[in-house]
Amino acid sequence: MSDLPTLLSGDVVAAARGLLGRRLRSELDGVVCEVMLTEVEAYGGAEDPASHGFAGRTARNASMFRAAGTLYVYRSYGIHWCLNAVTGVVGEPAAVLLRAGRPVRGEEHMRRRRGRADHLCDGPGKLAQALGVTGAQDGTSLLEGVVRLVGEPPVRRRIVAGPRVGISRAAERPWRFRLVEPL
DNA sequence: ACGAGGATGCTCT
DNA sequence: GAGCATCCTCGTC
Repeated sequence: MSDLPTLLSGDVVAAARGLLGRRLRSELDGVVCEVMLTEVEAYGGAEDPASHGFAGRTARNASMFRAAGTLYVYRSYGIHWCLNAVTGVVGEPAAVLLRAGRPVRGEEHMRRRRGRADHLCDGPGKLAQALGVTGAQDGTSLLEGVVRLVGEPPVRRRIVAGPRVGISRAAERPWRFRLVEPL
């Protein structure tokens, strides 16, 4: 029995911090890949001007309004895909952007998908590409879908907070969180 | 290590 | 038509 439903159903900032150190696994094209999440950002709903959900429901952000644990995938700058874990209650858009991870399984497939040997998933677009995720997986479940969170909560973590990256509105909020190593 | 500039296409005003 | 929740390459230091 996982604690993820409880974690993701709550406050988006708490959910973001709680996702650090967890593992994200994709099973696509007959290949299993897995990363440990090392960097995330919280995006609120109607009260967060930087959030895709701020201006209300649209075709793009419909997944944000669904149940906690839904995977929200959107296209960034016309080129890249970005992954989010939807949080909170149904009808209130909030999500955690999954910005970066560290390969723990299937690294050779990540290299093939990325077309290079380094910088496999140290950015949101790179993470999606390394895991083989596209808009085809938008709206699927992170609890039981082909792209899912797995494993137990990490035991010890050291987290630093900072401003979110690449936004112009509400840029002062320290809602970007990353894992500091060692532990 | 770091910064500038271009690519690229969808979303919403 | 403006604005992106980005990445890559190539230039400097």
